[in-house]
Amino acid sequence: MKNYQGDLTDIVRGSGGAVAQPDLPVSSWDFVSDHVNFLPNTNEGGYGEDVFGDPFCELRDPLLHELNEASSSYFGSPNSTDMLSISVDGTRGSFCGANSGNILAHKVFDEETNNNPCNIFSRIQISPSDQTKVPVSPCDSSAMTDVSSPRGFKPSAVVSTDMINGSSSKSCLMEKTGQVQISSPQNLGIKRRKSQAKKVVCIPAPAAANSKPTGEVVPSDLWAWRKYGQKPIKGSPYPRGYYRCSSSKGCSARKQVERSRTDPNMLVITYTSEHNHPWPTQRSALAGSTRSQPTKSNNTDNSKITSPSSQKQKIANAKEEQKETSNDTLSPTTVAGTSSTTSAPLKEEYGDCQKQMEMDENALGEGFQHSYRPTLQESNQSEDFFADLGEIYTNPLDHLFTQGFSRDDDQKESMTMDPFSMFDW
DNA sequence: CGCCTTTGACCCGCGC
DNA sequence: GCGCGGGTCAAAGGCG
Repeated sequence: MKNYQGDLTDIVRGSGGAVAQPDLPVSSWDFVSDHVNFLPNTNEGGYGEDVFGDPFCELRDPLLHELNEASSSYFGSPNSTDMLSISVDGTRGSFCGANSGNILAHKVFDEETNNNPCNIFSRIQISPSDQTKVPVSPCDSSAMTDVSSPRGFKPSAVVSTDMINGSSSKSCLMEKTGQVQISSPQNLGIKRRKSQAKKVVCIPAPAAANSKPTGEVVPSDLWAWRKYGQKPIKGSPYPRGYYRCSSSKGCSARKQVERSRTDPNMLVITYTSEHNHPWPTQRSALAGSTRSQPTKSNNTDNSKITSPSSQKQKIANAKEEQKETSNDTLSPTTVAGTSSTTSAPLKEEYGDCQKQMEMDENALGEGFQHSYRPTLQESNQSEDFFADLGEIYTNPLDHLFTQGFSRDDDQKESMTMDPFSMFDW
């Protein structure tokens, strides 16, 4: 199926990450609310997992803070914790810039509210149904409905299936109208397996930014996904890819990835079922999960910055990593247990990140470019930066866990040192 | 060799 | 009951 724009394969590699939580009750993510919540992570206690098994759901977006500051000039308010309220079908939702994740969403909301949204990446979370209004905070573990990234970067938005499958006019509404509309029960698409709990995430597609000729790229998660089907979707120019978790045999977790029909820049990921296995902490667990693309222009970057002493190993590791990173959007910390690989992949991902950012910048205009770039584009700085990261993160995952589960100033500090973690969904 | 993607066929739920 | 359309299966082939 190549008649479609973009290869969903590309999209999926990593698209899932935002959500994967094994241990939570299905019901927790199946219910609905038309509430859009962008609350800051207020869960002081610990990091809960959301239904899809995302232990990082409670993590704060590390880079967001920096981006926030960096881009404050553009967004007007450096205050990452500013709350933005928007009208959602008559209900009100709140956005928290600190945890926001979607530049697009953010953009829209920003425009809509004419306010200071806080962060480049806004997050929208909408429950699948509009019947019950349950405030759900992406950061609120109690809500358990939030979708977040293993890296602490939460998907830009969690939306009702309607946004995906509903009339085109409704898809990713927040992108267009600035309002989030709750889908009507009849909205289709994934109405099929009604018995299954579904979680829908709308994220900005890393799109053409890094990619393959056809392609798009998508952030990845720690779960290994195997594509088992792809179908053209009626009314949508884009096909929908079907993936199941391959991290563990017998895992029933599945996800569907498709582009928003209204905004190709947005990816809609629908998760169904839960992972029945622990979070994969070793890369090996993901072996084969993401096949490397033949190419990867960015690879050159790796060699450039890799120190001679470790270059060989890094190359090997990078090779391994490319599987993940080449298609994924940016996630240095994705590599668990491969400390030596950190810097190289980081660089690569850094490139990807830049690309994505550039893409996003284009969407936002000059203002953002100017405000944001300086933080990432100083090559010299970045090299040192990543070199440091290589030493810092012996095991990115461990780091995340430790960081993630102990919220203190140190954590925040460390987290901010891993600016790209937010891109690893 | 194992795992992946691709892709046509088949299955099944839903609306008419 | 029929047709449509979404979701899954499974064979074939590719890649590391």
